Amino acid sequence: MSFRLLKRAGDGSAARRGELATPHGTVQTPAFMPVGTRGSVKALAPRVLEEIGSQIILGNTYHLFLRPGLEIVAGAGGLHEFINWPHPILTDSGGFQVFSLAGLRKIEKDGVRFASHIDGTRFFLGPRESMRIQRTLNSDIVMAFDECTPYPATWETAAKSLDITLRWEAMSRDQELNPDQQLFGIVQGSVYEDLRRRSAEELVKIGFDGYAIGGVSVGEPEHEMLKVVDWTTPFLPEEKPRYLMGMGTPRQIVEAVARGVDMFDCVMPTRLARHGSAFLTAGGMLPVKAGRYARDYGPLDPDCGCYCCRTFSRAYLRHLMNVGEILALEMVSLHNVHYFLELTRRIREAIELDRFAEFRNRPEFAQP
RNA sequence: GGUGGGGUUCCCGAGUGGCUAAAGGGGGCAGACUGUAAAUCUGCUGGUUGUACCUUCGGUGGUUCGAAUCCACCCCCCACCA
Repeated sequence: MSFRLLKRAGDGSAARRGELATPHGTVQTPAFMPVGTRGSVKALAPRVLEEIGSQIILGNTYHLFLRPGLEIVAGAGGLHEFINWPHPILTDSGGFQVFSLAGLRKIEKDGVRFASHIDGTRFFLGPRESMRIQRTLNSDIVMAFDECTPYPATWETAAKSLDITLRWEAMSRDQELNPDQQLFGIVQGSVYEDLRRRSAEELVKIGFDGYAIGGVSVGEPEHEMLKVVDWTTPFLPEEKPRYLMGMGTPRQIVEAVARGVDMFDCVMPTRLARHGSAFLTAGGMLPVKAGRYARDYGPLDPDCGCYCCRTFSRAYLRHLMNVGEILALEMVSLHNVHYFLELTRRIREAIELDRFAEFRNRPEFAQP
């Protein structure tokens, strides 16, 4: 159960093809992982996710711990069984909620004291608790407990945050997991080169099954995000998978692959779909609700082969979106997630065919 | 034919003398969204280039320094009674 590096792009970039074996199947990388925070990729049934080529999805420790609670998931036999997704699952540790729920928590030595965003109930989540929860969920890939450092942060703040995270990650490593669960460490250090390097080197010393780059896509400009990747991947072992957390736009994904990243997750395709924006294969976004599509009987994305684009017109989807029909959310979500999965599939293909440099230069990935 | 209630900006609807270009919804338009407190949130929505002027509250004519708001007549709508 581990990562195999299959091929390097050999075009001067650090792009690579690999595969990550887990108890629930093998993930071809570079891979996009749809986000299913509360045990569901919003609006998409597992069967649909399979049809559009999802290899692995995310779940979230914080959210699943609060609802439905560990006992209920354990009663089903684990998260895979509970949500009926027999393929790989990666669970985030709750570290992102330390960032996103900043107003509802207090950081302490061994973890974080939260007030539930649902009813205010107090509870404690640290590396010990997060590992115990993720062990019960029995996800294939477990994320170490970290603090996603907010942006902007001064060097001093980022350094202090990194110290806490490194301590928590070492503690995470010391916890017992199920035999085939893999544990990924998370590099922090905000936008500071020395901190990122230190973070990567310290994590490698601890030794993880894979390495994530966290603390990105938290409001910083794109060039900062990519610089962080530039500063980090050189210090991560070649033979381990790299996961860029929370990113990104299609262009950002391509650029991160070029810098040696293997795995991605992002809420963007699902959230934007529910808010009425569709990704276009030719580049850019289509505002589904816009009045100019009222009588557009063509497909949502003429270059897309997904069920939504094969079946429905822009005029109909706009109508559904405007009247608030659930089908609109499902169809545009399907399309957007399909787009991201297809993007990573094309990246894998390009690397295999030694055409990644060419692919990367396509106009749809140009700087806007 | 009689009695009562109404006609407000794209729609619904508040407003009964100055602080009203007119509350609040809806709709429309635009924008945001990156390990999901998000099927969410923000802004605009009479006209012209302004904290300025013009047009606007069924119609016409009055009262008043000032009217969507008061008066007269007219036109339409609704309910009930004949």
